[in-house]
Amino acid sequence: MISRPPRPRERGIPEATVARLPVYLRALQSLQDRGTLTVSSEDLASAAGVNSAKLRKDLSHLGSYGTRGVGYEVQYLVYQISRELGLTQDWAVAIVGIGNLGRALANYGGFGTRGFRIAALLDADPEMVGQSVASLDVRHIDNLEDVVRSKGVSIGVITTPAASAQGVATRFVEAGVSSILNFAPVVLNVPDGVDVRKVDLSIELQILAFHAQRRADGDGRAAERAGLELT
Amino acid sequence: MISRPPRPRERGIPEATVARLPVYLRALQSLQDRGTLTVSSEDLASAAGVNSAKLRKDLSHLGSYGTRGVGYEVQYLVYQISRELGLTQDWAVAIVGIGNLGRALANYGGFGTRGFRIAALLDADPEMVGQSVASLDVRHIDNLEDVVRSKGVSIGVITTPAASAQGVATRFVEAGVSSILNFAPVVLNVPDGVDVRKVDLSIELQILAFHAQRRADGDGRAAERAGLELT
DNA sequence: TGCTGTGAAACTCTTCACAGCG
DNA sequence: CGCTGTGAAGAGTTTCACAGCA
Repeated sequence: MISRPPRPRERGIPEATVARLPVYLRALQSLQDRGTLTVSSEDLASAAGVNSAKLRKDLSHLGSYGTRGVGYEVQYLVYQISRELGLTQDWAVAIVGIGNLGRALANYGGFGTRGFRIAALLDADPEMVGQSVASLDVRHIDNLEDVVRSKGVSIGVITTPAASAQGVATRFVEAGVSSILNFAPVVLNVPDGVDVRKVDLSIELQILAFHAQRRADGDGRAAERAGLELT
Repeated sequence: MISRPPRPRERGIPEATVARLPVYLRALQSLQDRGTLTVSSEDLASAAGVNSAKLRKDLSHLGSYGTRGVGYEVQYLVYQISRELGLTQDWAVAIVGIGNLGRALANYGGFGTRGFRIAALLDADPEMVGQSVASLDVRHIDNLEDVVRSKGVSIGVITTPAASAQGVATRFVEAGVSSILNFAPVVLNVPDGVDVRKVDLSIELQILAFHAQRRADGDGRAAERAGLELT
């Protein structure tokens, strides 16, 4: 168990775990900035807003990186998680649709604290083309294929209006991009093997409204029970 | 067990279902716009990007709103889902942090096609205060409590830098807001009974990078297996 | 002794497959 | 006959509780 190199790990980290690794990473980086050297699962879990058993099980999927009786070495764990997430290489990202949201993303400095590089900004509006946003010239969307090839773009971000999103996605896919982050409120159709993640602002609000309404409904009948919810 | 009205349903719709209702709603509204009167679970499911058994089970939590042999009446289902999500009332939303992202949200017209009203924009920067964004005057954050009270804000949106987010959240909570949508990359600490949802752009990118890396790793060893993944 | 790593139990969510209604 | 609604099986996730190493 000693002379092995860092160990790429067996393959097969649960999705739920993958989704939390970035949160742990952020918490660890903040500890690192504060000069903390080691951290227990209890403390790291509370910084990340999860319970400690979950955190330990999550980390156990990466390997045995903790020390019993002590905790985890912050620096080392930052490196292991970064590597696992693929942040030790850097990914070229193209953003299509330079409205307020596209601009917000382009300017979002610490893009996950390294690992990502905005390689191009594209828009369909001639007014927009040529403008400089976050030190990049906005180019016309007709250049999408060129840009993907020449800059080695592997992640496409779509911040266009809903009506244009599917077209852009298709062009990304045909140009060879197989990771897409979609902010447009539509379901994208892509071939197998292409990974689409969706961020939808209005869906999040609707989920909040659902819970808010439920709380309000309960208040009518159970106002004085003041939040006891044992069943 | 028979003479009951349409039935508000027992209470207890699974979280996973709640998260998909907005997607169904959007698909239904788009069918409605096209003048479609009824839709089968198969067709609606494919418009929403899920499988039909899941869709039927999800809808069954709301009640028996379909007709066997026919499908679902679009109009009626739109209404039922809207009601369940609490979109038949309208929710006053305050946005704190009027940078690019805050502006993008403020201008995001069809905020879930009704149900939400942007009631106030707040910022800490004196330069920003007084400017008009999306037909609203940006006010100074010192007015947060006033605004929450006077406009009846029940959902707070945080688009500030990370360092300010916790402070804003605390003020929201103390002012009586118990639903928060957080875009700042920090874990917020709030008392029980307050519902926080997080949208994190860089986390989404990191998850994409993880999968992209995995695909790339596999390619080295299994390029010619061309995507067969039976194990 | 103090903490990690992990079986096993509990729970949640998805998918299958079909009974039964319109 | 076609499609919904749903039991039951299966997969994935969380939590518990503790064995065992530093």
